[in-house]
Amino acid sequence: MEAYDHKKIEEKWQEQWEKDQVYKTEDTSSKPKHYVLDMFPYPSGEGLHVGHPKGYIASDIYSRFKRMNGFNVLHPMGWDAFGLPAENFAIKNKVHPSAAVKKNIARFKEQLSIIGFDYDWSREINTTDPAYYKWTQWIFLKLLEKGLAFESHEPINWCPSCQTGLANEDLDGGRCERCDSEAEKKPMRQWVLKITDYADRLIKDLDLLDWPDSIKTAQRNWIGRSEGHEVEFTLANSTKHKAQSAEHKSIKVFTTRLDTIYGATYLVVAPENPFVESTKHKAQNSKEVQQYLDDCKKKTEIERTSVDKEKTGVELKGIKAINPATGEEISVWVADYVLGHYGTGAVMAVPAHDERDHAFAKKYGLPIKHVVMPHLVDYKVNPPRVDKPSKTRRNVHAIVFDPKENKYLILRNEKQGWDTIIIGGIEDGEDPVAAARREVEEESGYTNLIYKRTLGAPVQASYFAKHKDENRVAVTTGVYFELVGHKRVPITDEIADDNEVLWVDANHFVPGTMVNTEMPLWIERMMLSGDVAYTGEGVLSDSGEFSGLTSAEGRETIAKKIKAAPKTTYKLRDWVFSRQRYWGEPIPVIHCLLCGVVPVSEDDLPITLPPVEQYAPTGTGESPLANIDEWVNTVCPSCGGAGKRETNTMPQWAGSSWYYLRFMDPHNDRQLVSPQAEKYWSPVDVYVGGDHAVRHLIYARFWHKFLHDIGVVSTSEPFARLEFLGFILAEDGRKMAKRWGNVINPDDIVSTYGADSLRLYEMFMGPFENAIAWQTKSIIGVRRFLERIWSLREKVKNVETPPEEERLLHQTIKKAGEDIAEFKFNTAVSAMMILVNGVEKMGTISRSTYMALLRVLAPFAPHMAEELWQALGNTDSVHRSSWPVYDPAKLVSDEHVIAVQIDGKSRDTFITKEELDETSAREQALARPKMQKWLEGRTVTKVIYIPNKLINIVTG
RNA sequence: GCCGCGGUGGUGGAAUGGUAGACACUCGGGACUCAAAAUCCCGUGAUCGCAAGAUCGUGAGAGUUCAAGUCUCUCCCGCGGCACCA
Repeated sequence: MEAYDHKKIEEKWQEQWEKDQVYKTEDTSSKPKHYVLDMFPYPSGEGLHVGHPKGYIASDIYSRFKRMNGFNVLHPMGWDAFGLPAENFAIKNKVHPSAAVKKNIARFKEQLSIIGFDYDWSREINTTDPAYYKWTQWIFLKLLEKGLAFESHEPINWCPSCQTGLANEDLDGGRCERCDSEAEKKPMRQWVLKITDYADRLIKDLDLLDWPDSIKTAQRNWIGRSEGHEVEFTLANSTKHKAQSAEHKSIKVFTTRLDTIYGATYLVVAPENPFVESTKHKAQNSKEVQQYLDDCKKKTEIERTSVDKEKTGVELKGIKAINPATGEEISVWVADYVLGHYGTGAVMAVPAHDERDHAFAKKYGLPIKHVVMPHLVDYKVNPPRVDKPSKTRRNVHAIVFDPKENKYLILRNEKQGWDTIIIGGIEDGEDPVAAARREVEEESGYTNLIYKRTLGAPVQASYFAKHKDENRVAVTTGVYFELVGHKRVPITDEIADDNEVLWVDANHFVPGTMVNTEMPLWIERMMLSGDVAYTGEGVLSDSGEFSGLTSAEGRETIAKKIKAAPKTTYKLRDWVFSRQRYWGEPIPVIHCLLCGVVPVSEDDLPITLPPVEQYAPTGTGESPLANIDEWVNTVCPSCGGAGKRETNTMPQWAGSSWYYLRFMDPHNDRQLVSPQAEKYWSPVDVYVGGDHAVRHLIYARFWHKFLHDIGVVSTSEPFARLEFLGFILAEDGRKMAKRWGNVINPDDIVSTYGADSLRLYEMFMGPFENAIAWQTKSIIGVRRFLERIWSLREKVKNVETPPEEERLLHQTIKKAGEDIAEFKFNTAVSAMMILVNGVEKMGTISRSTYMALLRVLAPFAPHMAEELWQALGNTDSVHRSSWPVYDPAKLVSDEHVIAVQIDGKSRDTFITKEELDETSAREQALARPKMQKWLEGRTVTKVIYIPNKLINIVTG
């Protein structure tokens, strides 16, 4: 027999398949459709490394599997080629971007073709093709028409190295994601898309999607929805001034914690807030304020927003606001820890319950007022009982420490069976510290105490006080004393009878040992040197009529009283959509002195990118296109006068935000996609790729929803299911990259081991979503597997399939099919290996088993499967054959191995041919010779029998 | 800090609450060979044992269960996302 020559058969079949158009997708079909899409590549100058095809191999296997199961499959490929990477590559290599892109695409296509994918290349698209970007521009015109694209002069992120504005999504920790330069804030004219209008739908519709949780969570985080209230703080004495229209009379803040408003002791306004500009001259310290504003401007965004940086700010002296809940006058500050672009650009500061406000208040000596108590419920030791009355008490807890002995004072109550620190009630008008002293003296007799500190604000605890047979809601203050002398006064007999006075180590204070519910909190507070903000929810205190309510109740009722409107805020920013660069889709608008911004007529699309000599960025904040007078100067479509073209271009992410639609109808020159094609193919059933967890997947969802709103698409979401892949790492565990010198080229692997081995190896490496390091030496495993299948051809016999072989086959068909559907390719491959190992052991394989095996193998190793398939005499392609069907009745063996356990530990097994009931299984198990030893001196108390699987004998 | 996902042999990994380590790689031994490669066969979690076998074992600790890698809680570690977002 001929040896397995992968080169020969792979080239042969790739050619043949193309000739026979095996993978041509039908535009219309009576079959159900299935749209399988890869995140199309950005053809870089470096070519593909072995990591790139991983997703393509998976989608290829999946699409072939679907085709064999009777679906009309759309599995296309194309190129995303506009944008910075291609342009920077072109500048560096001194070639025109269009030439570079052309060359890179050719290289990518060649590299992909030798892997043997089932793409229908007649549907290939390229985002830089005018016939394609005509429709990208068309979508922009529609966005403009609907008011979702607009010009803005707000400061944006500017990359000084790439010399262009960037969207928030293009930053990574305040740095340009492409070149790692620190981004600056630069005010400039730019085009912005109102993605924030879709924020709510972008979050809500995530629920409709079969996507990994991690990606959904990443998107939710990015959109950052939070529900709260807007509250207006009127300025004190603002009515005294003659009303000027430009003058602010109030400051609006956004808060998610309206329940803490009684603790709002000052306001903070962001430096960018227009309020500051209009009010700063009225501050008594206006010079100082101006100085602060100037200082802020000098800070970079990274400096300003780093969490661990000390907060700075300045008071607007003489300006006071009124807390609408308390009616009190509070001071107003300008500080850059408040962000100008989030919420209303101003906050009510609640230093007792917000860490940032707390740090700021500490630094500037501002008042701290506690208005939310932690609420502890004793669920474990003495849980509140629904059938008992409840009493509210004001308590004090005294923690007494003896520094000489390093011990703490506790009381042990034998009768109740508990240990406690000293507890007592606070009498009306009594100071907690005095109350604590009194209680220590009464209950233990110790009098020589020095007061060290109070352990934070009071806390509320609910528990059942069994000695009083009632529930307690105790509001308790913790007081910490140190013992300075062992002098004791007599205590009453009654108290002495109940409690034993003990000194214990700190390790006695672990949860559970002490009866006090508050104990863990006291320990935590003792360990902290200073006080900290309590940011959790709880029970309101010191909040007028609202005291005693829970945080949630408080928010609701306070909102009603002070008329605070509910408000939802998002972290998501609008999409900065213009780039001051050459290599992108021209934004199709014309600026006219008379008419302003005028959209280009749809009939004039595409506005093609003019060929230029100089495409390097100008650095002036203008695109290089601005220098091409003959392109820029045009006629205003509205008035017929002189007009200038918009010279900014679209970002890299524009073309990829809708490309999946174009594959449905790639050559349509009248429509972006025909309604029929869209209806038939939408949505993408499975989308395969990695990386772009947020950016591309949010932009595309946004555009899709917009296109849905204007009736272009019929579905509300573009990608029904997302299979997110883990990248293949280099052998050294790092990312595969040219600069690390650890890149493995797929061409080399295909040449040495064959495309089928490469495909199989990448799928066998591990779970699809795992990032796993490449190991060239491990490919040998799958290569051997393929060679075994190759050799099996000699063992094919025209016989009836033996039952054992049949069982193995049907198990394999079932397992492989289910696993492909779930993208568990590694276990699908191992199922085939198990079958091959099995039939090898038996020595022969029936013709029908072999044919079925080849059909299961076909999606994974299409070339070898085809070669062997046709060698068996089949004349049509294996890829047009159907997926084999398994018979559930043939999955189970007529022999069962029953595991025998004693007390849950496996001790023996036995084989049975018949279905055993519990009694006979028990008989057989107990009759095993090994069992005698295990059962000696024990009595069987219970037997658990899982039919045909396991028997567990439980002994007493 | 918050959110999400993980932690199983030397390695990649497998395991509807039911005999942990499938399937591979590596390594060791053997066959074939003048020899090597390739291929084939046997072995390969740890400890003890000549062996039969026994004990331990899925990051740590507790819990639920006849039975836990799998479920619950606490903690440790790793990865990813977000992060002065009020």
